[in-house]
Amino acid sequence: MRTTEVSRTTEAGKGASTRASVLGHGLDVASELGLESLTIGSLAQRSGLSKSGLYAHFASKEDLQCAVLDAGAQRFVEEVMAPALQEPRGLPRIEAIQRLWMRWETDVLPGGCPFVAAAADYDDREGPVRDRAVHHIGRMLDAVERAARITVDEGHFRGDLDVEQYAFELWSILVGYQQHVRLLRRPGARQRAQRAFTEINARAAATP
Amino acid sequence: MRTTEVSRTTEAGKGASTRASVLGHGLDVASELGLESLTIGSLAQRSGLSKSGLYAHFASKEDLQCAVLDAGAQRFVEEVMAPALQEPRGLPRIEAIQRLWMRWETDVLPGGCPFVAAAADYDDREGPVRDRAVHHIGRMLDAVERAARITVDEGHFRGDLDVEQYAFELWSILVGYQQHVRLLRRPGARQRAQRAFTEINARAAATP
DNA sequence: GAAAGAAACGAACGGTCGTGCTATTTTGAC
DNA sequence: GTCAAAATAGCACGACCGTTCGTTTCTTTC
Repeated sequence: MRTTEVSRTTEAGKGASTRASVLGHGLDVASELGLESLTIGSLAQRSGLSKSGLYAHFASKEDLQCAVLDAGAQRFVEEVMAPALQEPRGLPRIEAIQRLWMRWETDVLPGGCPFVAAAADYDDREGPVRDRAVHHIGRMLDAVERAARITVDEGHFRGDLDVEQYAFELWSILVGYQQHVRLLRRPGARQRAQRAFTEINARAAATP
Repeated sequence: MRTTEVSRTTEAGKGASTRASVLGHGLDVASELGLESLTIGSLAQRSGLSKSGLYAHFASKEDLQCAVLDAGAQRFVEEVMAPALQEPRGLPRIEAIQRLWMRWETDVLPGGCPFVAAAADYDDREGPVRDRAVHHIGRMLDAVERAARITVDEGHFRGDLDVEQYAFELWSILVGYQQHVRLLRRPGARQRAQRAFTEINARAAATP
């Protein structure tokens, strides 16, 4: 306890860094194939570890799945919410969220938003993985509501806007967008989503 | 070849009916857990058959999955599109589609729309199952576009409406609705979706 | 460099997966 | 009732699943 305990850069020694690397690869797999298709063996191979070597970092597969979801939520904050908070309060920030979130669904992870994938997989499965997914998606919606409320305060959105309804519609457009671009591969998907955003923003706008 | 070949009622004798029963149960599983979690063994148990007895009806698991998707599409037509076509052309029919489709997502199959589940599972998987899902979802969107075009013709929607955009937004609301009610279990989900429909209908409406 | 602790490996387990093969039962036409 | 054909069961296979355990290799600290 007397030791200077130098270089506590992030968390600990070797273990934490490989764990982070495993979670990174796990996030890729979860976004491509879904959390349910994330297998220990294939993830170990992808991470350059043995099955047991990887497994030592997690208490169970469920634990691994939850950890991957947490890593996804953290990544979402880094890629979408944190940059959006750099924008000015109000409409610019809302538009940044929409722009960055669309990018998140297509360009950040190789298989799109892992929460959208988890949503379909776990809507009829009970357990901690489902609870974690619900929690994180709820936080995302909360963040949208907060941003919408700020936009009301700034006078860009009208005062009687139902921010929950606005968040519902924004999220719906994003999920629809992901399906159009990833599954259906419709060429105009991006413009469609952009136009839908423009329209819900116009409908929410203050009419001075 | 001289035989009269009587009583070709639907397809054949016993086999076709058990095959249909298997597909019915398969549709339940696909809607609850997704097509990827549909296993031969569990489906056989659920259908009261042995694994091999069930398997004799299908060439491969992929074939089974495609057949389940086809059964789902047929069921969708029966539950949503066919009843909607009974309604008068134009806005009443559009509203019927919206109403029946919401019911489809929650009340018809035990786990919601199997195509929404498949959409997430197969957006990064190649193969015939994916192609089949894309095809059926495309047909659903086509049906919406057709109904919207009729509504334009009837004078209920404005003449310059982008029916593809309208279909995109309608589908997005439905997917968002399914997530809100099945995964997030938000109490007001139904009202949220209903309100969103009212708003895209109002925006599409002719302004006399 | 030695000792202690953390990290990764290799092999094995019971189980289930999809898929063949052969036998047995059930069905339907005469 | 007979008999061929159709439908189903039984069994076995190789592969992979999540998980455990004992051993080995690497890091870290003195």
